[in-house]
Amino acid sequence: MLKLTKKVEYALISLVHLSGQEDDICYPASKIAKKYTIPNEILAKILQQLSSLGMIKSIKGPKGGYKISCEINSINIFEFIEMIEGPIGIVDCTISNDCNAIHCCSIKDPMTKINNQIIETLKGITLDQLS
Amino acid sequence: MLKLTKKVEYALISLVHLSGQEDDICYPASKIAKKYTIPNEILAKILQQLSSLGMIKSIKGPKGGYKISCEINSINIFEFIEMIEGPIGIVDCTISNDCNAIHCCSIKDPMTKINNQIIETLKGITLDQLS
DNA sequence: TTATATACGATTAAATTAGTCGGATATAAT
DNA sequence: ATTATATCCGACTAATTTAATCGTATATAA
Repeated sequence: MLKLTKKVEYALISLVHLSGQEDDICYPASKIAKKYTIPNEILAKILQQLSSLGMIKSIKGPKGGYKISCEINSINIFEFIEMIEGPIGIVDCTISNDCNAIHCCSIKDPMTKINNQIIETLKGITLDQLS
Repeated sequence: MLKLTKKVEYALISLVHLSGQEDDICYPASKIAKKYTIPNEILAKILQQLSSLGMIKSIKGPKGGYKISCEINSINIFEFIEMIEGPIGIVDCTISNDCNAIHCCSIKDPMTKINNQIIETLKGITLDQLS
């Protein structure tokens, strides 16, 4: 109920961690995983995704790892979540139209408003505010 | 991801529906279920719960059903959701303490703040605003 | 007595989320 | 060259949460 996924949590923790490192240091996924008790393979995949989104840069091979490659003060949590998990909607009909009560639903509009308010809240927080 | 349950949706739809009825009319679960294409047995249980919470009143037997028995303008959605589904938390650590990164988590405080902001949003909307 | 309705526990099914496995590629160090 | 470390990536399995169903009991109006 109204919960973020572990994927988003792990991604945020990693970004905050990487953004706190010196410019030239690169940090392997395994070390982040160990530090925050996150399963290795899961975190590896998440960092790959962040890398393909251009938020972090990957360096292969020994002494490789990841380093931050974006301005985390210019990205808000709403954008971030939607990049990683897709559209946010407290009810389905804010995202798609396949609801079997859609022709008679009495609460669609107010629900949409609430959803928008939550989105505005999330838009108001940039990633650098998480550290 | 950040979704309400069907249970909450169905409950809200039902409450709004019942609050729109004449004072003396009582409305059976089956009719609400049919009108909004909600599975009968599921809705029945939800209405039983609302009844035991004192929000609606049940009348048994033929010509029985439910009628509203609370002031929906004095109940906000936050209260309502927590009555039905328990505590709201976008991350586990806002609710319980069993997180294996709790000793080192870098984002606990900001996450708690976001959670509180969402809760404030929900507190700002009373049930009568849903119709 | 019958039909309609709520009450309620137990179970099953479906969907979502979380985590694992296996193997490929790149590259620095030896 | 070989080895060790690391990213990369798809397929799969497990766990959890959510949704729905089943069966039976009880109340009551007609």
